[in-house]
Amino acid sequence: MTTSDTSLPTTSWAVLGMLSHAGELSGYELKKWADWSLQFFYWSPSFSQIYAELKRLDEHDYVTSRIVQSEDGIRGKRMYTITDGGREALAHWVNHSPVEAPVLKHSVMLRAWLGNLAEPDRLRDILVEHIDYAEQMRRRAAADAEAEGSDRNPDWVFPIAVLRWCVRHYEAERELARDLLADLDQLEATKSVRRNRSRRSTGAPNPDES
Amino acid sequence: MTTSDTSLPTTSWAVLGMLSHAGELSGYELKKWADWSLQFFYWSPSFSQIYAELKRLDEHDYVTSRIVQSEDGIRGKRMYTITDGGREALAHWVNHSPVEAPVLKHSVMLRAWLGNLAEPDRLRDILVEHIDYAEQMRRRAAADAEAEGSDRNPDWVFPIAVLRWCVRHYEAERELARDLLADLDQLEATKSVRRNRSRRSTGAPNPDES
DNA sequence: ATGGACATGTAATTTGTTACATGATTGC
DNA sequence: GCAATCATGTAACAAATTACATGTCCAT
Repeated sequence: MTTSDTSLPTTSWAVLGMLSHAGELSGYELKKWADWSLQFFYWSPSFSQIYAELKRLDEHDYVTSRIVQSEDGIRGKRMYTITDGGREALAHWVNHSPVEAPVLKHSVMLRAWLGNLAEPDRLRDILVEHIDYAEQMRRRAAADAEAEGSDRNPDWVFPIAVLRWCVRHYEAERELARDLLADLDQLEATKSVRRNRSRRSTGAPNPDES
Repeated sequence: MTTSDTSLPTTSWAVLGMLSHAGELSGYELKKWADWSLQFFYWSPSFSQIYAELKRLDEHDYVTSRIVQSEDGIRGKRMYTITDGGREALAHWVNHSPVEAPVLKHSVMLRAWLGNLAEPDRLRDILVEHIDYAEQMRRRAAADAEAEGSDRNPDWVFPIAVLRWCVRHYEAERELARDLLADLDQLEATKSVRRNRSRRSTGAPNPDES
């Protein structure tokens, strides 16, 4: 298949990038792979989008596919491989496309930003949960880095370097959340000191406090 | 206006959140504000989406609007204000909606991940540019934190705490990029040492190297 | 008077998700 | 035999961007 109309969205390149690192993969495997490699620094597209991207990459001749039959039955499984043209196009994208600004949608911080509307312990809970999440991601990235680190294939040096970046990133994310939590606790402490002071100075409980 | 059909996307809450912090704002002003406050931790929607979100928030009675005329002409300018219902809905969202995982689309790291396809200095350039970007963002966040920090309004404590988080975040982003740059330089150094070693041991230049 | 910022929106398109349909294989 | 996982996709919808249209105000 061939169609003109150039320059794909970044997500397509991400999928093609996976195929450039791995060998022959099915859409399903690609999604699983995205969940444990891409996900650390680039979001993992849904199944349906992976299939859609593969279709588009095929139309551009950046990938080829063949249907693999299981020994016994007819359970077809379409396996994709990057073509030389695909590899070339990918290299061109890496080398020449303008780099988009990183996209961050941090819903935890969005909620913290609206903390004045939150019930007392809500932000605390959210941040504790987020610290957990960051630590889990860090551990997973570290495990992957170690697993791939044992491989001496020079093709892996960049993915491994990026995995190290990911480990540090989630470490920082964890620490940043801890710092914010400490800041908020500090704020709470200041508030109650002030409350106690005013209570002592008026000699009566503050009627503004429920 | 009133329509049922509950639970808006996060972006709607982000826009409503801005209105909860500021007073009366136009769509245009909202976009400008998003660019210098929201942008640090949540992406800034396009103009057209801001307008679309405002329409939707209006349909939910979460905002009201009025058209402000300039002294002389008819240049209408629609100004939006959050309603009590809007504030309540926003508080409910903060307190009770499940927190989505942070979304990160780091196109710089995506390119680094494909570094084996990049020309020698390309990654270097991308990373240096990214370090610049992170430093600029850090500076802007720090300036905002200082500007708002002078304000003693207790409504601002949470936005200011989040701004401090942003300052640290972009600081970390900068350092992480520097570390990765150092890692890659190290890799290059190792490679050329190996090259020189093999050259010396064979007593002739390596023909594999162009 | 002209270009740039202010200002508001619509239309077309793209990007991405969720829900659905379908069926095979594998382990218990 | 039955649930979970493997596997592939389509259809409907939602989210978001870009391009376009339109006009004002302000400084040079």
